Amino acid sequence: MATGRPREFDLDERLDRALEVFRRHGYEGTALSDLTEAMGINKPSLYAAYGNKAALFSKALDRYSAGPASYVQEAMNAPTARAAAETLMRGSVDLNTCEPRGCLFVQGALATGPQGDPARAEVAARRDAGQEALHERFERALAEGDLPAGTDTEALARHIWAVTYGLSIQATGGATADELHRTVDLVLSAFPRPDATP
Amino acid sequence: MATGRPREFDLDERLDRALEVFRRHGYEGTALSDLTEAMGINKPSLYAAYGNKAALFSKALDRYSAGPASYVQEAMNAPTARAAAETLMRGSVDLNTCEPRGCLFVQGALATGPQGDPARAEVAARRDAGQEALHERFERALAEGDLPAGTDTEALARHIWAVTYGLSIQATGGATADELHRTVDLVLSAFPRPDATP
DNA sequence: GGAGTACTATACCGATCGGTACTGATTGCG
DNA sequence: CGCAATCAGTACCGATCGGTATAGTACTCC
Repeated sequence: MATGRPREFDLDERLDRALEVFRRHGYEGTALSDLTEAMGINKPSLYAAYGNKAALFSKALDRYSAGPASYVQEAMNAPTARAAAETLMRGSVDLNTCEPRGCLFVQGALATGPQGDPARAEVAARRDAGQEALHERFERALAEGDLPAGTDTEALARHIWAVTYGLSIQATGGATADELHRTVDLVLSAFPRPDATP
Repeated sequence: MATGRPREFDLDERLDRALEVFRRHGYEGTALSDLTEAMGINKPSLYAAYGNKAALFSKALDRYSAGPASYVQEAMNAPTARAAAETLMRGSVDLNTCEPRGCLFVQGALATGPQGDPARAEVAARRDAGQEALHERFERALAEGDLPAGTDTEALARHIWAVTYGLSIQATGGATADELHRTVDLVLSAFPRPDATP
């Protein structure tokens, strides 16, 4: 089995460029020609290297999770429930108030036509996974006494994520990092505190 | 000036059908053929009656504001800041957990390609207007002693709207009304209470 | 009832969509 | 050096996009 001519570009580096385009215009708003232009490769190279548009989007989501959005995983490993919530929200603000603005998990494919369905399903599944991960993190905190007994951890996780999504939407609308951090301050000031006496 | 043959359909009733399609698939995800099929009219009739796709979307936004999303205005007229926040969030949950799910102001056109730019700008402007309206409502509440002195009303308005947006996104992902209302409970339990003593 | 108007419906417009053959150059391996 | 495989580039595919011209029909007014 001969090896043949090697690829002349770096897969991940070009994937980063695709990621930026997807973040700016969403899955449906991005044309193949936008991608090939930004990535500096031709369509056949794109198909050979990544599959098709949907597969490229999926790979971009992976890269996004591991790179710009790695604060999500970081949050799950934070020492306290409060720190997890703060890491998540601050990370979202910092990420989404720089160009390209907006969270790929939210605006990548929120409502689509039929041909955007796979992309939409995929981002929805990833949002669900994030919700579940935070829920479990809060459940652990509850068991550790890091959250007051009786806390509705599912509703709390949903709240934190709802704020995180909402902040990213506001960021795309032009809100500044300072404005959004003040909102995070407000949310954190109301975050349930562990029971004083065990 | 002769009147000519009258229109055979009701403008607003067909606009409601267009609104439903836009809510399901967003501006870019909706094709003209989807619209004409759902509305039961032909393309030339659509153009004569509403202008073009962007104008139809704009009219659908108006109708959405005045109809399904009228709870937003209702919230601004609520007697207290807390009631305003509750009306907004509960209204969002109730609206977005029924088919078609999702808020048109959010998922109608969040990230788009070039030809979706006008629609995107329009929903962004309407979100901004909502933010400003709630901010002013909270400012009034502050002046009336309905919110504690020193409250960051802008951050509070941003928080409530962020939650509202986030809830609509979670609703499109399949969250139930009950789950989301529990989240609203949580947010309301942390809502600032008026100073006990004036 | 005739004139004029605005309707409906079909067919069509150029442009662009996602995706693919085809071509010729370039590389690694035997 | 020759073989085989993959590369980059162009041209092209059918389908669909938003939008419109054309044609035929149903209505109101005088």
